[in-house]
Amino acid sequence: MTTTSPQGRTELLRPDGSPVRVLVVDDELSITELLSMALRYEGWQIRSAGDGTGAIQAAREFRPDAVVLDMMLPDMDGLAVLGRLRRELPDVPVLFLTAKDAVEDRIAGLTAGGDDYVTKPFSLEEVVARLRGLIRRSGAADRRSDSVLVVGDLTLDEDSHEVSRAGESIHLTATEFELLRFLMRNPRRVLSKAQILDRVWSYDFGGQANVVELYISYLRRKIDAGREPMIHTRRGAGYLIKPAAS
Amino acid sequence: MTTTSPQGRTELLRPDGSPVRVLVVDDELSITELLSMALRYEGWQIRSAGDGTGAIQAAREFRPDAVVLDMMLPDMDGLAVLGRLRRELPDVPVLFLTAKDAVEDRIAGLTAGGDDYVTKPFSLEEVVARLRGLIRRSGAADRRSDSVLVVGDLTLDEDSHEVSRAGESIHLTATEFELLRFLMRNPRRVLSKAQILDRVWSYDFGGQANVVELYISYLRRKIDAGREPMIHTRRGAGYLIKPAAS
DNA sequence: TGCCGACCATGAGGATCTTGATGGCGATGC
DNA sequence: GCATCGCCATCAAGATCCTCATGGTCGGCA
Repeated sequence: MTTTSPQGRTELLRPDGSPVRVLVVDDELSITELLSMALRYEGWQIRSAGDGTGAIQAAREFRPDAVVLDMMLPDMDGLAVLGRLRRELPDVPVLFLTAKDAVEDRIAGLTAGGDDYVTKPFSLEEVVARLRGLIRRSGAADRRSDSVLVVGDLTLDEDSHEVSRAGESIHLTATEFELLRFLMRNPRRVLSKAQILDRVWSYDFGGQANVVELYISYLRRKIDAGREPMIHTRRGAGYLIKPAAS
Repeated sequence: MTTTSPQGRTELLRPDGSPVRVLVVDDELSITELLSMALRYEGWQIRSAGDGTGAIQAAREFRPDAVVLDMMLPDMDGLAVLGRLRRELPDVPVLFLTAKDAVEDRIAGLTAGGDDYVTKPFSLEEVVARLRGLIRRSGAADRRSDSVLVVGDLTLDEDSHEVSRAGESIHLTATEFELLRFLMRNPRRVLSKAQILDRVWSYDFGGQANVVELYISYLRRKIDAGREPMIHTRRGAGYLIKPAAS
């Protein structure tokens, strides 16, 4: 089932109408705080834990619909935590967090069961999108919530990463795709550059703030080229996307 | 829920009809005074605190629906205050105050949870508008309170920053937009140049008083051009906006 | 008629946005 | 390994837009 949240965004709900529950496990407080904040904003109910022991306990009590699990925990090996989580929650999808360098090979195979992973440092849009995908596919949320965003004659498929305008397929790079997804999930609303930076770029991004402007210009080139523009600048405020018609 | 106050303005209320509660945290007394006055005028209930410790305590007792938080406090780091606030009030939106130069980089992640920020020196209209947005989106106030102001055939959308008269879209600059918003939030009421200056321009504005006249003339050119005028001068008193019909 | 307040034209200066050019980095294929 | 390619971020220049001060004109009112 989908509904419209106070934020005016489409959110996932369980079949019985109650909010989706997500357990976040990481030993860095700043990470759990950041994720909790962002995921709560999606309308989900969040519980967090700082180590493996806490995670198992929280899983037992909280019965989450999905788990975000850092593979590097102080007290237990990530795989051990996973095993015991699985005993508690056999069918719950897990989104793994791993350090970029700390190898992807140990993850290999883990995602076979329909799980997924992202590497640190991640962007919030990425984590949210993957979690939505996991929850949708796990059946914890109603299937009718589909993965296609539509604004005017512009469509974006979060599953296949396909974008098209007026039927014409458009190829986007990864960053362009995430930026467009964020815009399209907040149509007709002005988004400040700070907001965009916080959601689309990874949390440790230290670069120039004008990357946002740059990628907006890339998007315009691909999406608005020679057409009625859909991406608009609000000087001193931010950017927004809306159907070309109005 | 929205209702109309004795002043003839539309104000936010909680679902149970009681006034919205806002906690203001800043160590400069002049700022908390200024904000408290302006926010009380919105019909909100205000509590203020001068440091982090006081903020936490006030949060516990006062249970606000939103918090205005200066990032520079004498006793605690802004982020530390934020963390402890979140523990007390997990879902309450926060509006951060930051120094203009004190960088946008420490803002990283702060707007991720649907929070927002303004830089000092701010204008009261801006703070009020952002707070209204935060409260509306957080769901603390009734859903029906939407973001569109209407006076006669003139409409202004606070989310998309769109303005139109008689269906025709009008492009305004940031300052023009804030001025019109202030006028439209006080229809049929004479607003003195001093009031307008205090509200729409930032509190440390030192320029000539005739900026107000100037921007009124800009607005007239865009809004009243070739139409029945909606913006009227009351000589020696100020300006007011009202539907063209009456 | 003279005064004062309101309105408007102009332009300087600054802030913001856009775009092209450039180089690093990782992924891919040989 | 090595070369190549695409993606991403930085830099810098240019264009545009916004803000505000100056000074002039207009109109109402005593």
